[in-house]
Amino acid sequence: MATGRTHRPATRSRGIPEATVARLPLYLRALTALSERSVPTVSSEELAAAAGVNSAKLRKDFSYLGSYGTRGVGYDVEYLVYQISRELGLTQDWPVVIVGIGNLGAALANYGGFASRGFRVAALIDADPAMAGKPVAGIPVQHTDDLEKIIQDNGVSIGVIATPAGAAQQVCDRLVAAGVTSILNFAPTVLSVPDGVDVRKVDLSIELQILAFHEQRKAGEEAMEALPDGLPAAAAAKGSADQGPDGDVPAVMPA
Amino acid sequence: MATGRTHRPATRSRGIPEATVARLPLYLRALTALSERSVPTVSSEELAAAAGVNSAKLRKDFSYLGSYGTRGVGYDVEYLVYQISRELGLTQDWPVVIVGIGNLGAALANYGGFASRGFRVAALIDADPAMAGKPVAGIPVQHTDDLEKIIQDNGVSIGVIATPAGAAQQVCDRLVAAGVTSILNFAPTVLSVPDGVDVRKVDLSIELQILAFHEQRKAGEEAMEALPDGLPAAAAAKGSADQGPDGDVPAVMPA
DNA sequence: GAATGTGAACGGCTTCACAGCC
DNA sequence: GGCTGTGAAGCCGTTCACATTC
Repeated sequence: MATGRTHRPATRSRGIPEATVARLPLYLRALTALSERSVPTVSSEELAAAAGVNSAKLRKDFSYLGSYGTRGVGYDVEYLVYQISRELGLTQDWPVVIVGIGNLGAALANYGGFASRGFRVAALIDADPAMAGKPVAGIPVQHTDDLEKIIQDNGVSIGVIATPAGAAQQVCDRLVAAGVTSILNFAPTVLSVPDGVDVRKVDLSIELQILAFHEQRKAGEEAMEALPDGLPAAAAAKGSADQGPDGDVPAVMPA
Repeated sequence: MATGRTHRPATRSRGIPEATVARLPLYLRALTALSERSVPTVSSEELAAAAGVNSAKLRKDFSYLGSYGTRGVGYDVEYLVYQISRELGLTQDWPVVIVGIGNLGAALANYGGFASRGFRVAALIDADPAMAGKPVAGIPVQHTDDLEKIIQDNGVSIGVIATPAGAAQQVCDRLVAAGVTSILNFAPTVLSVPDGVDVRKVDLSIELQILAFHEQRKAGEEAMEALPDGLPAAAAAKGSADQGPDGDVPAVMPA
């Protein structure tokens, strides 16, 4: 298979479902912990528990990567760590810029998990001239004016936007124009980007609102339990909630 | 899933899909912006564009809430704002505690969008005695020892965990024991909670890893385009990426 | 015997397309 | 004519259950 007709035959067997991709980092984290404890192999059952998913899902996920397990035994921890890292593209170094060094931007710059897995904070950028030159997390903040040069000089393809909502789209446009093709957006706005650019968003207030919805629903149920009538649904009914032992996935939005 | 009885007959017509719930805050934000500009009505097309989804999805979503639109006209902005707010439980006040006042916790405490919609930071809690009493975002930090009392005195049902990974589960257990039933987790760990407790997680490094995966895939495609052979798939092929004009949803995990 | 890998069934969400209403 | 509301179709992801392999 060579030609690029209908889809992408691509390098390997290709076509890992997005939902699976979103769980790979979870598996990787659990595997890394096992690796540090020098555990040689895990069963799908054990690993699934550690990652907070069910074992059938995990096995299905891994089956998209290939047959990396041994029947009757389980998975080799080190080998899987390597395979998943490779699949996620973490065997290479990804320079990242953070734009908007307010409270959040500074927190992100200081975030250890950042550097840990193939990501490197290549630059911090802020629009406030007073910030310029000041070191945050040991990295001097640079002014927005130099954004394009910074992106190009460092070969940055992943940008993090931590600016106020009002500035986000403009920053996004400049990042994209300068060559960034993946954006992690913390600003509470919908970003428009051309085809081929991925945007993922992290939105605190949306998360809280979703929790509030469920919280309200729970309160409603308790109120119903207080009403004693026909069928008793009380007590055990409390559980339900919603979920599914998964670890779903946020968004990838296009233009 | 659904653990309870068959389902919940519940207060109203009930049964709003989780995917829809996750988008309501998006619609609400877009509507609020329109409201501030005193726009009286919107069509599904316009609102969908502002929220970054497609109009069919938006109409379907709204149909779960009821028939709030007018055919041939559109939706009344103010009315929709109210209905969605009510549905999300934002017409009431939700006291929230933030545990772990490091860089991230402080950023969250300072985050304006927090207070804006029905959420109120009732308390900041940290394990470091040196932090106790210090004001962050105008709120004095309290020590972890008093966690239970703080939760109960303030009637808190939503907790935000911004501690290091190692402390998260322990904090979570204490929050839950004290009566918290919704948790927003920023620590990079899988939390175990009893049935009836909702957990949503925000994980920076997972988001980056997902972006890296797609980024790598793009690089692979470019390499293939470089190989000139039979059928030209180059140029326009760049687009594709993945997505769907949505705004998907993170996770809700159970025990 | 033990645990993986996977076809098949299932369920939920999205998209389509159009009937119904202003 | 314009736009909402929604059945029906299609797609994707999850779960089941078992054949396969060690």
